[in-house]
Amino acid sequence: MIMKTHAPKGTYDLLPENASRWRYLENQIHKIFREYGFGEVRTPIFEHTELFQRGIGETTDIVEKEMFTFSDRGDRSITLRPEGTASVVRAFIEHNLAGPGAMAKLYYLGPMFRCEAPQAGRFRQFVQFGAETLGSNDPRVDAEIIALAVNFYRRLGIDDLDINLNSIGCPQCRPAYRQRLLEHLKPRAAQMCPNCQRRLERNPLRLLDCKNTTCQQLTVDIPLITETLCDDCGSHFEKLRQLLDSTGINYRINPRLVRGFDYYTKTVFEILAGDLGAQNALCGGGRYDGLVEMCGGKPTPGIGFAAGMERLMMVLEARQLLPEIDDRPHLYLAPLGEEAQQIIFPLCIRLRESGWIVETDLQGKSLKAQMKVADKLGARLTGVIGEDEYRAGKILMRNMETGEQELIDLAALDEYLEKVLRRR
RNA sequence: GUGGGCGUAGCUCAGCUGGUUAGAGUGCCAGGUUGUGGCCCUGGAGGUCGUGGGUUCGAUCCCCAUCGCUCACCCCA
Repeated sequence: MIMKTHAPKGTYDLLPENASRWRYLENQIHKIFREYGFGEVRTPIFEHTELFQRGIGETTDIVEKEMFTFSDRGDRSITLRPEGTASVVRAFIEHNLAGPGAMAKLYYLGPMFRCEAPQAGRFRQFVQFGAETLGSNDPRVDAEIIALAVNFYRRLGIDDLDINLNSIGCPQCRPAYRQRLLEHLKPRAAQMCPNCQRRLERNPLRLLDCKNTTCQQLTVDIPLITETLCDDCGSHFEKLRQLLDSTGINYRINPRLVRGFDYYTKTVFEILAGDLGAQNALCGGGRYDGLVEMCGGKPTPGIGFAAGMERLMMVLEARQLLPEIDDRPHLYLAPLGEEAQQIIFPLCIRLRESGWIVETDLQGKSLKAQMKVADKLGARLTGVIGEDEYRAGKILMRNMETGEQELIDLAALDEYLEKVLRRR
């Protein structure tokens, strides 16, 4: 039996260099959610399978074939979460956050799991962040969520966002639209791609965003959902558009935008970035006024979005929008010999405790080799203690940039560091 | 699930129509001053050529299978 020495398909290791970039992004995420008044929730990474079956929809691709599902020892069916909304809604119901007139603004950030074929920007374990606003059907809530997402990407320097907006109606008006759509499309079924033929009965709305060119041509003259919304949905959509206009967000109405989960009502949106390749959606979301009730809570309107971290990272990398993160040591301490090591080890620990980034040799390397390491690490200063310095109670400080050296009293080291360095 | 591309050193890749001990760059280690980095020079370590089979006097190279990675379809963040 040979150990497998590679991470499972569709997973990856984040190594120190990249992990610090992730930390930067995570900080930006926490920051904007705080500013917009969202509180963080951390739900379990696995849930009862039933939650996703009911929440996301039995007939969605995710539930049908992409979930990591297994039985625990008590023979309960457990599933690694494939998305975040269902868990947040579950927690919202479980902790009774839906008091009369109460609203909850929640966000999450963490790994999700879907067992699909990995490719660029798509993994089996991937990180999503997202937000959910529960308890208000006011279009201002929709606009707030969209503005938050848009401004987040803008802040990071992505300024050519393609913001797609649509309304897919509600249980009042969608069935009628669905019917009209069927009437138009059924006679043309023979010309459709096999996929769309299958979808025709089950979810005809999905035909609208088929990428097959002949399918697209078949639907050029179909009635648009935005023209058949009921009064409630229509005015909701109209108000949302006014609100977005008032905040200077330049979206575009895309009547073909439909989404993969069953729970959406009214508003749906997607934010795309051009240079992402096939997986070009940075985030997507929408309103789900029936979901809380479907999951066993009191009827509560809600809206949210989910965003992919890996994809965002790809865009930021490609456009060089990630800041240089300076983790270089302020000081490298180079001991020569046993006695110097005994001085330097506690010194190193003490200086770190006062806020300096300090590195030292732990292998007993030669001075030459230690200088090399200090250089490679990018240390600003290197402090050498050999036999001479040890006897004299001194330390030889070398400026790695200029090469200048000066011998100072060990007792005056703190003062010296304060003078020539600045903490990061 | 379907289709394309690719598996040679830690990393990025050469390896001409199959021919001796498989190479380069980079990284790593050591040396070129007795206690001093970057540039330069020298040396060294490191490879079951993804795996298994086949063809052949002989396979990293050709054929088959298999595994892995990757891109795309589908779907999605």
